[in-house]
Amino acid sequence: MRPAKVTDAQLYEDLAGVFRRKGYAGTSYSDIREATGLVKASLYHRFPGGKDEMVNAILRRVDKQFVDYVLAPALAEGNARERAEQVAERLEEFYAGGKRWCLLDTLTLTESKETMSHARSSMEFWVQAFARIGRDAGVPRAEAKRRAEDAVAAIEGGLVASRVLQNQGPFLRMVAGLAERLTGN
Amino acid sequence: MRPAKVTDAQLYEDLAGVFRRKGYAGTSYSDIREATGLVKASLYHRFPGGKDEMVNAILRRVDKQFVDYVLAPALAEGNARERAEQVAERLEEFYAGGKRWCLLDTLTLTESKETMSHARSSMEFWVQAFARIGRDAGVPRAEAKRRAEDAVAAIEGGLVASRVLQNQGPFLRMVAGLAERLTGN
DNA sequence: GTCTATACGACGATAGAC
DNA sequence: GTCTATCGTCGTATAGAC
Repeated sequence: MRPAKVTDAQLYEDLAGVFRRKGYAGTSYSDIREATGLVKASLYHRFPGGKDEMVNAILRRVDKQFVDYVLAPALAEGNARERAEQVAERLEEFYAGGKRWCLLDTLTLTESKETMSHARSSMEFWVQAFARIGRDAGVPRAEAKRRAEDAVAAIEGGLVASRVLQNQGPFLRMVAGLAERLTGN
Repeated sequence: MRPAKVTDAQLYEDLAGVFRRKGYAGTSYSDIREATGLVKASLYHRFPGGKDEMVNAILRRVDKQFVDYVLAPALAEGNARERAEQVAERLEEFYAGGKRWCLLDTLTLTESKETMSHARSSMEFWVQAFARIGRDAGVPRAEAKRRAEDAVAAIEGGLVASRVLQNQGPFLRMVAGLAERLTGN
């Protein structure tokens, strides 16, 4: 078999980039060609299921990166507040300071059960990770869960507001307030 | 000229509904036909510019409803806290308790300058209206502006989280906390 | 104002050569 | 693994009858 023109890592990165910006329906094979350098037929070779399969693969991969890197401090041991601050730092980096949208937002304008259910699982895991920080900081279980959901919503909302207002402020402030929101009294 | 099969009000409502759920690229003429009962050619008669023109018309109309109804208390006179509570009530109604997405989110996965600039203006006006409540409650100008942006982001984030988690809780809590966020110490 | 009919291009998808 | 070529379908858009 021929050497791949584009490595898996690079391909997934490019695919995630274009679907993040344009959403599922808004991303055509021309767009994907521009983003990856591969023509349709080559993409069908790697993803026989077409765009659906690409999106599922992207979600799996980005989800793993998010958990393994951004959420890692939340799942580790140690001082809750410090862990929260570290997650906040990594969130800012992951979303490029608010210039990169969230796939869980841009890919859920769909009726695909598979995509919706994957997105939901991902966000639920995210919430659980945040809730763990709260509990470790002494926040009662139910309250920690609520705060975690609100914190995730705040991040997502910061991204939407920053996109629409074309101003990174909202997202950056949401990130800056994360630790206090999760662990404060 | 023939009587319209569908009134303007009904047509706009249906169009807004389908674009809200599916976004710009995800909305086909078949979808629109299903939603409105009008075939493509009839739609082109009312909107010679096609989907672009529909979206712009929808944004103008929904924006007006939002300002005239939801934001009205924010722009009125009277007790700031009470006005904030009233806006919160209307927000909950407007977004159907979190079951209806926001056009400013679902339509901004586009490269259309016109749509983006309209969405931006709408959200900026929304922020200004919220900031007015804060100032009327004695919050310093810059702080009121910041709180207003964060409140708008919180609402948008609540909608995204509620959509992805399939749970209205996040949106409803964001609405419930609005008045305190805008006017509290 | 709404419809049927029609043209065209773009898109998703596949076959087969290298 | 990647490409060119090709096919059918669907979204976009218009013409013309009622």
